[in-house]
Amino acid sequence: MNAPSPVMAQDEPIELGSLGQSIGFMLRLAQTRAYDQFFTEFAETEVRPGEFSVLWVVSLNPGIKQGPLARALNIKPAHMTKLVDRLVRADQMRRDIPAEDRRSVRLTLTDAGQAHVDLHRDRFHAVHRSERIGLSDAEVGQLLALLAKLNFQEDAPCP
Amino acid sequence: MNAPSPVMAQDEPIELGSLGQSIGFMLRLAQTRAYDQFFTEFAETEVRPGEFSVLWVVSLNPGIKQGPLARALNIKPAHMTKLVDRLVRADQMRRDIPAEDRRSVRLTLTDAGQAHVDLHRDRFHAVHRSERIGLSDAEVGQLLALLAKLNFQEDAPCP
DNA sequence: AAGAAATTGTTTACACGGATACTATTTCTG
DNA sequence: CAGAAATAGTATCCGTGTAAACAATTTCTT
Repeated sequence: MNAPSPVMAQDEPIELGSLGQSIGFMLRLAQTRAYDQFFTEFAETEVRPGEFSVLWVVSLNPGIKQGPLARALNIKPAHMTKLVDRLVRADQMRRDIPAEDRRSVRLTLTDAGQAHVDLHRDRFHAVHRSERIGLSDAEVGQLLALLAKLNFQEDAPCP
Repeated sequence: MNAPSPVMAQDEPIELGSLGQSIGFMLRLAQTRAYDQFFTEFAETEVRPGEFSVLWVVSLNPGIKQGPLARALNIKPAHMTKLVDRLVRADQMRRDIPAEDRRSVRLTLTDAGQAHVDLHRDRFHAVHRSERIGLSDAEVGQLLALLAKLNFQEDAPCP
């Protein structure tokens, strides 16, 4: 079986072939949709998803090092440097170079940064809720479990 | 319940708070992982996911118009123009302006373009398979169904 | 202890993709 | 039918994110 799967009401139907069963492709569609929901919710503000998630995680892990933060959020180090630069310039976080290892950088929120997180916490949770629209609680749980299964498996064999 | 959820073996555990239950965040992680798998599989080639999926869909829908193609793949029209430009310059596809509506553009693969798709078909399917590693067939089905449920719901109320 | 190797983060140079405004064509309205 | 509105695609400019090379520091090896 596996009947041909056209897509999208409106327009004449379009054949996607195996692309319609591709997890990667379906993830991309869902993810850009989630981004749109973020921007809708934060429309009046200047807040961007990357920046806010950095502030969020630093708020929960004060003094975290830049490397682990980058890995947790799946942001490349080079980009993390720029994000942190911007947030430091905006007086929302501080870089501290610890004496115990002077290569590394430890991050902490300023009072203004923490206030910013507090100010937008509700909006942030509203985004999370709107991402779930159309799914039952059980389905949300299933989806999160499946995504976690994909995300937290070791796929890099060490040679 | 809902115990604090740290993340990622290696490093000391990092607290993500509600971000760990965010569908958008988990989708982003999963999606970048899928991209990595694509680039691993297509390592020796110059093939990019966006380009290839365009060729793929045009191959299955010869004469498709640029707009519907862009909507099906969730690519913005401005970007689609650039993608198509590049593929036309590489002699992989043709633009035809139909007499019936001279605003629109109909796309077809050249022989070289079709040969390119044929050449990489197996690799493309290998990517789809490797995206599923760690999931049972039943779980793959569940995940695809849940993603489809998210992707194909109308969320734009018409005023 | 001295030099090699690994780790941590930054710099630079560039690719990808989006927003906006514009052009050309078609369709709608009076 | 003439002008207004809608539609299809394109050009320009900009923000985001990456790769590769680099600099600083620490750790490993002899």
